[in-house]
Amino acid sequence: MAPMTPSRWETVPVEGDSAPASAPVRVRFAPSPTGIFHVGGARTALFNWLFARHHGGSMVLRIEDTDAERNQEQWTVGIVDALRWLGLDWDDGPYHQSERSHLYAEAAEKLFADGRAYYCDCSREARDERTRHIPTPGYDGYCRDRGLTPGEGRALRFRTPDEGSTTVIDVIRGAPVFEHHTVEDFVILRSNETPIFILAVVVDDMAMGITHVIRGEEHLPNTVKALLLWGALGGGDPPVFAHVPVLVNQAGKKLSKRRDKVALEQYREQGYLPEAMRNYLALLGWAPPGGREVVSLDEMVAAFRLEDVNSSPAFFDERKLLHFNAEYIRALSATEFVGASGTFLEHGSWAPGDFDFAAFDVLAPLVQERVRTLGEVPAMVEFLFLPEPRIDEKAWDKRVVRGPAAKQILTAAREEFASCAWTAAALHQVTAAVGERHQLGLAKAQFPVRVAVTGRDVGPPLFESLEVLGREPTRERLRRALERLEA
RNA sequence: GGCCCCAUCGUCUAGAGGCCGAGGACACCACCCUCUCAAGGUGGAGACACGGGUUCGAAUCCCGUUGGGGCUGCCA
Repeated sequence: MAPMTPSRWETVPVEGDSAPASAPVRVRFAPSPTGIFHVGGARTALFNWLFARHHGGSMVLRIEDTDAERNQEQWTVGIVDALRWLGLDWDDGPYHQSERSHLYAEAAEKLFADGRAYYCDCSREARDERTRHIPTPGYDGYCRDRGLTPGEGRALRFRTPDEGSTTVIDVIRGAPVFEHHTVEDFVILRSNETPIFILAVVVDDMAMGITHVIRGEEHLPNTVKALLLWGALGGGDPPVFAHVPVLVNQAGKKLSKRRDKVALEQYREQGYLPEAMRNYLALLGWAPPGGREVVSLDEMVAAFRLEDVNSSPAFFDERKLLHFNAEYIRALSATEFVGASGTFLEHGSWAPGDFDFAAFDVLAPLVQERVRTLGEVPAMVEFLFLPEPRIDEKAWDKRVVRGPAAKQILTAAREEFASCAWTAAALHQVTAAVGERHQLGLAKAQFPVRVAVTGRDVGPPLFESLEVLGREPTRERLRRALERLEA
């Protein structure tokens, strides 16, 4: 079958052995709780969600925890938390495959009874030994006709056809064909009687009426096995597949929990906004029409089409994410920004009781347009709440020790600041005047004051900062800076 | 090794045979604005992997090559 064209997809019932297009869309997000929830999983969840919402369909959340040894409850909690954080809800579930064992056992029994599966007691070593010199590796079918019955140390294998081929109908990839002779007799039940995920997935997708399977590209080779099982179990029309491209690191390798920074939780803790993450994730393999990249959830839902998803791997670029985050932070209302900063302010370097909400409130809008993550907020305002500013030695050396007329400016500013009006405008004017006396523009003249008072040479606008800090604290810091200069 | 997938600026992408001497975004560079830093504005550099076909015409279709990736578990 030829790849589906968009027009056919939109208007004509899907033909052949695929689910009828008239059936309401029903997708599932089926993560495995074997570790931290990462950006790749989040992107898959997003695409499922967008597709379901676009078509007014439903999404099932299914936890694929058939491997008891690798699954932990904490990871499931992490998945659910992360989805909620991203604002992705589901209509059904979460189901746990670990609680549905009887369904898989039933299916396995049927396959065995029908002669479609057989028990095998080959060890990995024995099988490797036999197949070492065979060009096409995989299980060699040694136990196919040994007539083994269930028992200790015996796994159940599905007997794959020797002839023919299976075509996977994939909205993103067209119609890859897999020759059956290249598909080994794969295990569907472990010797401890628990199912392998391929069996569980097929049984569940069937039982849950899944119409579209949207998952990572790494599952494409498994799909032929799933389709074979689907047929053997008499499942009728299989779902339509969409294998989304993998997310890769700088080296072009699939994102790995071990070597790459992929934990959603980590981004959250650094002060990334869920809206920014969601928007950025949507752009990995998909692009909204019209060339606009910063788009609302509603716009994404309206525009999302599975067949527009790219087929090539996408690099997860943290720098672009950072840019999106900054945009989303700036788009917050002042109140929202203050609220969102809350938890990050709790981890400031100041003493717990020294935080002044009113002071932060005044400076917040100026900080808002200067940070790229909420995690950067505390460092921008800590000078307000610390008894003494934390001095950045590099800035001190460059702008005070070696800065032009620094000592004179600090001295004069301290004097002028004693009596001038304590408003940003007045401080601005006074500082400019002091600079002029030394043939310095305000850009240069403000540096010694900025470093003396805030400890750094970058930060929110200086005069607003001084106004909030107050006259005496400011003058005291200027005095200490002069002292420090002498020392 | 085998099977499968993929291939447009450094990165994410637009691109459905003529609208493409390839557009946007991030990053980068320069200038402007500016109390620092950001933001914003203007400009710049930067890509159709290669080779064959098909066609009046190919980034777009076909084949091959090369390169990259995924899978190849009694993991998912």
